[in-house]
Parts: sequence; C-alpha cells; structure tokens
Amino acid sequence: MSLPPKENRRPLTLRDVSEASGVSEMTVSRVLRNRGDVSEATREKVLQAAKALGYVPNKIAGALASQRVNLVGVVIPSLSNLVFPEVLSGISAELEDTGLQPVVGVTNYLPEKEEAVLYEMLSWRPSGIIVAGLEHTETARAMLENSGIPIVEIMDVDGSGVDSVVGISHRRAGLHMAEAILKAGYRRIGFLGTKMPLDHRARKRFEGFQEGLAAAGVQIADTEFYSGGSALRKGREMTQAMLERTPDLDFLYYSNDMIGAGGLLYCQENGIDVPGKLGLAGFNGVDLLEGLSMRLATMDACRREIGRKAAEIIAGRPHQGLIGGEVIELEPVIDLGDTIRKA
Amino acid sequence: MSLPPKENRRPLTLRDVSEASGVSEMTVSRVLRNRGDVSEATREKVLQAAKALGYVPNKIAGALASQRVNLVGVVIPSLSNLVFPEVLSGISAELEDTGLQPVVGVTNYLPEKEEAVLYEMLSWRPSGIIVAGLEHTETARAMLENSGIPIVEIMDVDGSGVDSVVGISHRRAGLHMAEAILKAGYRRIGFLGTKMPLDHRARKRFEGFQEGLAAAGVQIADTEFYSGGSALRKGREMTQAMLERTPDLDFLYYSNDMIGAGGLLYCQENGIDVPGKLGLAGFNGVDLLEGLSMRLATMDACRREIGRKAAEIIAGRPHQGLIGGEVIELEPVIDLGDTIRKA
DNA sequence: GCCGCCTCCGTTATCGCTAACATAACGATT
DNA sequence: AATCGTTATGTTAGCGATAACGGAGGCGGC
Repeated sequence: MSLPPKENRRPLTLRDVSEASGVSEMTVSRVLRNRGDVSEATREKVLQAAKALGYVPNKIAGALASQRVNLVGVVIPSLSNLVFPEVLSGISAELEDTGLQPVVGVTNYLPEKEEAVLYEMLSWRPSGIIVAGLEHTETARAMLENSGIPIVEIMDVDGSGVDSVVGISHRRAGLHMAEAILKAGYRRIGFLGTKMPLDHRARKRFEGFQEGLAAAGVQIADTEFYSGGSALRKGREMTQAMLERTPDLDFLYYSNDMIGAGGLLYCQENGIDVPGKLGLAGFNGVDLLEGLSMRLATMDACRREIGRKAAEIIAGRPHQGLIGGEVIELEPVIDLGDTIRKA
Repeated sequence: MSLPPKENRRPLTLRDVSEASGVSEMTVSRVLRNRGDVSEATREKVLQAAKALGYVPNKIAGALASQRVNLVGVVIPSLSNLVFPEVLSGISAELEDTGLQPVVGVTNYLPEKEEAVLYEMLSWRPSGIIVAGLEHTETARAMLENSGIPIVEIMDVDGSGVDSVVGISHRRAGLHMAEAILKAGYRRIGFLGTKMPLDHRARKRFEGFQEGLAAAGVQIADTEFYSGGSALRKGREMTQAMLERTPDLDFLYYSNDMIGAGGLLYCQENGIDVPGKLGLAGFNGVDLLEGLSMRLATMDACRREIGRKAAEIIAGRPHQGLIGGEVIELEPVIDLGDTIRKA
C-alpha cells in the first residue's frame, strides 16, 4: 500500500476508503459507525483499508448530514478556581459512555465574554449546553431559549433558569453557616471575601449569611474584600489587616477555602487560639487542603454531583423525551472541621 | 416581527435571514462574516433581520463549505494538575485575537485515551493541535503525521517530536537542581515523587537528578513514591515515613510543589530546622503556594510561556508559510526560596 | 457615446457525509 | 412455483453554508 508523497496529498475522504476496499461509500460509512447490517467479511475489509490509509472520518460533514453533533458545551467562569475543574470532572465521568463529549468555554466572570462564548458554542449546534450561573445578558438568555437544545444552568438555584437547573442555594448555605457559628457561641464576626460585583454566588452567600446573623440580632462586625493575587497570601494579609483593625473579633468567615487556609496559617503562626479564641470557616470543601494540620470548617458545594446531574439531564433528554425544566436542588453539607469549637 | 410558536419551529438558516431582509443568502453570509463589499444600507438591514430572528450561524455548514475550522485542539493529561490550566491560560491569551479557539481534551495520563481524544479532535479538522508530551502510541503518532495540520508538542524537549516542539528539558532541570543542592553542601538526599510509569516528564527529571548527583559521586539515599490522593497530605505522610526510615537525610527533593509543601508543613510543625538541618525543594513554581510562611525552593517550568509560544506557532503558521519543525527550548529558572541554605 | 472600471450583489457548484429509499440475492413459506 | 421476508449493499438527494465567478448599474475619461 504505497501512499503518494505526503506533501501534495489531498485529504482523505470516504471515497478513498470505498475505492480501496471495493465497496460503496455508504457501506464504509456504515462500518465506521457500527450501524446497520454489514457482513463480517466486508466489515473486515473496510476496517483494514481505513486503517492502512490512515483515514479519519470528517465529523463536520457527518454532523451536517445527520443533523447530530455529539458535543456538549460547558461554559464556566474560570479554570483556576479549583471548583470548576471538579464540576467538569463530574460531567466528564457522567458523559463517558454516552458518546457525548464536553467542550469547555471560559468566561472570566465577564457577562459579555459569556455571551460571546455561548454564541460561538451554539454555532456548532451542540446536543446541549451546561452553563454556570443563572445570570446572563438578555441576549444570551434569548439565544439559549431559542436554541432548541437542552440547557442546564448549574451551581445556583436562587433565581429562575432558562430550562433545567442543578445546584445549591448559596443564600441558604450562607444562612446555615451563620446559624452554626452562632450556635457555637461566636458573636463578633468578620467576613472576608472577593469583591463580588460579578460573582453572584459569593454575593448570595454573603447575603444569606447576613440574614442568618440578623435573625439572631447580630450584625457583621467587619468586612474585607480582595481581588486577584494568590488566594493563600491574600487570606493571610486580609486576616492580619482585619485583626489589627478590629481586635475583638471572635470569628472570621471566608468566602472560599483558599483564603480561609491563608488565614488559618496566619493564626497558627501567630499563636492565636483556634477555635477557642477565634473561629474560622471557609466554603467549598477543597480537598487540595487536606493535609493542613487543622481541618478548616467548610461546606461542601456538591461540585462533582452537580456536574453529574447536569450531564445526566443532557444525556437523558433524547431518550426520555423530557421537555425539560427540571430543577434539582442539592443540599450542601456543613463540616465543622477543627476550626469551630464544639458547642 | 412575530415568530411561530417556539415548539414546532424549524431551525433558522441563512435563507430565513435572506428572506427576511430581501437579499440573497450570499449577501447575508458576507455581512455576517464582514467579508467582501456590502453597502452600509444592506448591511444594516441584514444585521437587523438577523438579530430580530435570533439567528446564529451554523459553523458546521460553514466549515464544510470553506474547509476552514477556527479551532485548535489542546490535549493534556489532566486539569487538576494546576500546571495545565496555566499552560491553557497562556494558549488562550495568545489565541485571543486570532479568531482561533482552543478546545481541550483530557487524557488522564493514559496513552490509549490520548489516542482516542486525538482521533476525535482530528475528526473535527482543527487548524492545529497542541499536545502535551512527546510520547504517544504509534497510531497516534501516525495520525498526527498524516493530519496535514500544524502539531505542537509541549512541555518537554527531551526526545523527538512529530512537528514543532516547545518546552523545557526536564532532564536538565533535574540535573541543575542536583547541582544546586550539592553546591549548598547537602549530601544525604532523598527523593519523593509520583509513581511514574506514565508521567514521562517526572521520570526524566528524576533521571537527570540522579545523573547530576552521580557526577559528584553521590547516590540517592532513599526514595518514596505515591499515587492518587491529596497531594498536600501525601507530601506530609511520605516525608514522615521517609524521615523515620532514614533519619540522617539532609535533603528532600520532591517531584512537585504540592507534595513539597506538605513536607514543609510537616517539618515546620515538628520543629525541624529548615533549611539548616534539612533542605527541601520541589518543582513547578506553583504560585498557589505563595502565602506559606516559608518559600519552597523550586524551579519555574515556564508554563504560561510554553502555552503562548505553542499557540503562536499554530496561529502564525498560515501567515508565515512555515513548514514547521521548530523546536523551542525554554530555560527553567531555579528559585532557591527559603528552604535551601545559602552557600 | 463608448469603453473600462469600480462597487455591490446574485448564481452555481461544491464541501464530505448520512437518511431514506431502492435493489439484488436467496432461502423459507404456502 | 409464486410470494414473501431477510440480509447486505447501492443510489439519490439533501444538510447549510461558502468559493468563484458573473453581471448590472453608476461614473469618469477620452
């Protein structure tokens, strides 16, 4: 089987395989997709020819002809957040044997970027879209509604979605943490988190948290916000700044585990009695941090599970003939760790 | 502009926009791609019609007709390794204004998975492929060679590539670290790392490291390998195990920063004098770890830069008409941090 | 007034594949 | 033996866009 010189060789098509194996293009197509009845003999013949030529099917043409695309768009704000790779891993796992493939798009928390990414994705006519959050530009919402494919909005259930929704209530997550902290007897509470004009989930947690405190007549004693930079170091720096400014605090609630870990390290190095004199809590259950000498109190956001369920909805839709609109609310589990004193 | 009920509406095509705006499909196509001469008047008309209908172009059809796909396949072993999201971010940044879009595939360090992912990617006829590592199955290599598109293998230059290569020499990285350690006067050296049947780069660093020691007549005194689990905790556990087994060690070289950080935490908590009695070093310059009280000695692997250069090659190829085969070797920078004593 | 040359827009023919239907060969059924 | 199904394969007609070329209209130059 001698091939022409690599340089001036035009791309291989089904026709080349069909000629090489002496059957019609249609039969080759059937063999390569394991579809329809093909005798074992021709099947072998075709596979051999395809392999010898090094033929790789053209899914562009295939998708156009069949009006089916085995891709699922996944639109998330960031890959460096630790949370999203985990969601993604849940999605991948669930999609594993469905023939569907996730395609990731990153928005950097920018609504306009999200809109652009969604437009790009929809233009490939995927089998479904999984997108983080419920907040989108008006145009983006319209595109999703018009797309005619299953849409799953993930992470958050506090609001209304376009189609299906899988997530937790961040508002209630904040509220429950507030209750747990109060129950342990802490009263002078500081909050440290990201500047959140666009991180809606962090904002909702913060609001829920305040609400939970307010119900017991407690107000947040101090707040500190950051953006950018190494989260661990920021946590350390913000903690120092806040404790110097408001020395009588007895609890620090961080909007994520990484800055919480920074705060914990700061406390340990400065001999602050945790959780006796000062309690700490973060959010997310980042298992990267297993290995610190003290386990930070946190709340698991069910990230893998969210990914799984979302993928399940997309994968299941065609079979089950569902019209969509499911809302699945998962329940985050609080983990008191070693940094909240037992009541 | 009243649309038919959402349910029984067939997908929009160029024809719908063309009818709505009273021009030919071709003109609509030109407007939507900003190509060719179109008068400002019709341009406006078309854009308005497209927007009103909520039309999203079908790139599948477009790609088939134009034989051009604005996607770049990026094939990496993992997203949870911290290193790869950074490479990815370099790629994204460089691709930003080129009209090209990265599409990520994950292999979990499995050669067969890599082969499958590459096959899937090539079947979409992307403009180029960026793939981590030089080691592939024979079939995968053949596919890449036959693909006719620019291929860039990244991370590693110790070996020979299919087309272009961008990376560092892990062998020499290991070797240089060995030299730095010896120069600081350490002699009883332990190595801690991943089990690496498939992590070729870790293996090459290890080999280079041994080579560097051997040149001074020093042999590795003890080794410990792990797989899976939280890296921070593993680092802690392995460090403890090794120090109990071989108490006279004066240096620990970790194959990555996360386990190194675990080791560092262990040492600090147990009052071990670092770097006086025991030196430590990792690999990768993970800035996630900025914020520990002591900066771990490490070596920056130029991850973002690798991503940038790789993307640059793919994006530049068509313009510059290069035939390919560039090899770009970057020079990792050693950072002694606080955990190697100054000589 | 004819030619040429823009500018703007339409027509035609693919791109590589698959859905749907058509067909040939052959044994089973009545 | 005529009819019918089955199995294995071929034929035809798109899928929705774009490349390449063609043509109408306007305008200036000579």
